[in-house]
Amino acid sequence: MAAVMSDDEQPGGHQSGGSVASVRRKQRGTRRHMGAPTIADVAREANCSPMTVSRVINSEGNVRDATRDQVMAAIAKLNYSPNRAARSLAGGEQARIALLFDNPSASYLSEFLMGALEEASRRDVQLVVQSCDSSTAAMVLVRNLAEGGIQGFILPPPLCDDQQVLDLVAELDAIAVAVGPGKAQGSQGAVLIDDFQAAYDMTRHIIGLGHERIGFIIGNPEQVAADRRLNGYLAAMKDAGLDVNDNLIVQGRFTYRSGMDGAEKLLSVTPRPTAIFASNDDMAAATVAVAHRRQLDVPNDITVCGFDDTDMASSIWPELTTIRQPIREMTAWAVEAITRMIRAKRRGERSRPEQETLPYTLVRRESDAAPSLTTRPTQPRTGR
Amino acid sequence: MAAVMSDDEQPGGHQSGGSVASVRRKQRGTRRHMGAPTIADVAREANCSPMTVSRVINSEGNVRDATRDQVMAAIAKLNYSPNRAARSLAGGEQARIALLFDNPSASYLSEFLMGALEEASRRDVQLVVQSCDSSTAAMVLVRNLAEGGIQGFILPPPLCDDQQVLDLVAELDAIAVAVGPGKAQGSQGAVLIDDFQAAYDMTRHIIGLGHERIGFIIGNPEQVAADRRLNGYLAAMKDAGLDVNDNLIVQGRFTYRSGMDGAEKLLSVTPRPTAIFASNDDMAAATVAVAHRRQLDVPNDITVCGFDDTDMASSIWPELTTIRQPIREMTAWAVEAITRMIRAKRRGERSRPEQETLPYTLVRRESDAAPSLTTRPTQPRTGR
DNA sequence: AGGCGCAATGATTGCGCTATCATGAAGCGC
DNA sequence: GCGCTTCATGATAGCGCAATCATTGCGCCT
Repeated sequence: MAAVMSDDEQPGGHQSGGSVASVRRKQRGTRRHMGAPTIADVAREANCSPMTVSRVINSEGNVRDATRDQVMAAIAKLNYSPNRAARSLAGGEQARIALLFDNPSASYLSEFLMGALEEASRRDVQLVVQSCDSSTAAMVLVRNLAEGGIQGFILPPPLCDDQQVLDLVAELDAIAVAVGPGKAQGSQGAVLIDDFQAAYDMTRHIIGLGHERIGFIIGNPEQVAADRRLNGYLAAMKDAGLDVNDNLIVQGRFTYRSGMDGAEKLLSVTPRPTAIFASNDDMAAATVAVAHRRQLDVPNDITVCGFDDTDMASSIWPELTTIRQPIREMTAWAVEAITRMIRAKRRGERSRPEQETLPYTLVRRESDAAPSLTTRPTQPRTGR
Repeated sequence: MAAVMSDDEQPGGHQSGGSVASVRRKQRGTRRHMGAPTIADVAREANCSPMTVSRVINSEGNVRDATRDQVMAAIAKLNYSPNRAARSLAGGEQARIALLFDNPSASYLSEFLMGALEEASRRDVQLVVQSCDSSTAAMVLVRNLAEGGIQGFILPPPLCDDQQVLDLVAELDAIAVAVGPGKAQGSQGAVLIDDFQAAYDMTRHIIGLGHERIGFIIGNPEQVAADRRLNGYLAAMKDAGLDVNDNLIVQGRFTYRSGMDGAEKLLSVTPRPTAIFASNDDMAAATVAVAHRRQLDVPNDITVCGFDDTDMASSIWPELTTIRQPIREMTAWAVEAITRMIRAKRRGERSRPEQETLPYTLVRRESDAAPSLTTRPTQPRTGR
């Protein structure tokens, strides 16, 4: 280390003085403020060239994992963040991408935005956030934006399941990345979780608690993910050898209000289900509310589980057992991927779209429990 | 003219090839797009050095009128406009500010970020967004960031009410702007809404509906804003000539859970309050839940109002009547103010901190109504 | 073994602009 | 007229980063 330092100690060189941050740019001599850490500082810290750091930052390929990690560590240590001005100066142009949303669940949205905005600012891409309330509105918007120089679109559900929109984006020679689509289309980028498996796992979890009559509230039929969750539920029920009672499956639309309606229906069924699995947290929260209104304790009288782990899940009481989608990471990934694709495209490369499946986790909180004896099926459970 | 051209025609110089714009950068060889005209183009056209052009652009002194006119003409002719990125790069201008947050409410945050990021990109300042989960973590972060060259901090609640953090920022010779602090400290910038007046207005609104027994749930005592809201409530009650019953004021902590506890207490008071005003939306939502559990209809049996207009307010049912804080505008203002202050400081000016109060609005939704006859005070209301 | 091909990394250059200093040309008092 | 200060201008050197190309090292094929 010391050797390295003394090696480039000649004045007039490109280096700074010491290895400690506070000594940085000790006497840069000629010019200006000793300000933020630069890419060179990171490079020194990570023991590589600035160019390699740049590659890491821009998530280009051809960097060994070990190197990448070192660089990442250095970045974290120095609290480095790239200088926007220099970047757009050197790079030619700033990437501009739009984030369209048409999503009823506000809490989902906020997570979503967080991930995107944070990553966007980190990567110095310009993010245009636009809400649009219908598929046709989306069409107009996409066209306008693309003509206004937007090179890529990030599409959350349900937009990402809208073939029309997708086609239009492709036609306009822009790039689309879907976040959490029901199904990865071949033609565009996508980040998703395995909705089927997650719903399967959650259902197994509930079954494992001892429940047999498990209600399910389906999500918005326009979103393919809703189907997959339903299928996961069905498969788990089937695998456990449990009856799937059609009365215990009701349609919702991912909104709180629709969750209330669904829960009302489910809780009116006799015998009452001992657990309800809602396709998202908003509906689960609504279910808790309805249960409470009916003087049912959650989880002692009824187990309620959600999906998504939006912040509503942990801001109500009891806090929801739910599936945590790493929404933030997903959006961040989307931003990263889309900028990478835009850059690649600018360089004339023809990269086919990237896709990624991120891991979910089942977050166990306070809204689930074994069924109470009184509400238990008359016939004692036998299986597993 | 020709002489000038040939003068700097040696290779390795700084110049480009021809004098005509279309020939610009004829064979700069190595790099990139022939884009907009540069300062060098203007200089050539105006027959002077780039430096002089720069001076004209920045309206510095010491340029002869004749020269200035020539440059102006050249600028007009070429339709030149300076490149912002290059400018801030060279000028070392770029202000760097950090946005720390430690806020449980994701919806608040996304609004917050949106405002900040948008304004930051508009003003070409660099924003570093950092989450920190405790006051001590904040201390470390602030120190690191400041040493990393961050000149200013934007602090949302509750960080902005943390005197330790504030002191540290001051000590590190950085600038802090608080967004929505309870109270503007003399020593730093701040944007806020008039919490007192807003709570006052909301209380008046409820009173105007015909309520007299109005419960109040106080917020987190660590946030000064909580006090001011309480005071607004008290003042409005007093001005309306209504009794303030101590039983109808309970302590909360801005969390859903604390809202439930508060609501339980309030709804156990006899005679029961006909309205509850919670200091934020989370607690209001909890109040709605508790009311429902007690078979009380909102708003017909009881009015519930919140504060903040976070997205929980509109994602539960019934949607909450609440006070909307213009969070986005507030953050945008914060970014603007902080850059102004940083610039001033860089020039050695000692401007005292700026403060601004932005207007809030009372958003009326579905959780308020006139008190029903059965729960009305026995004695008919008389006053206004 | 020799050489080919490719992946990983480094060196160099320049994006467009301004800070800094150098230079030349006036002005000015004695 | 000589040194001196002013003003007007130019030359030079980066700002922090990424494009480009050069170099290194490594596996693999013949």
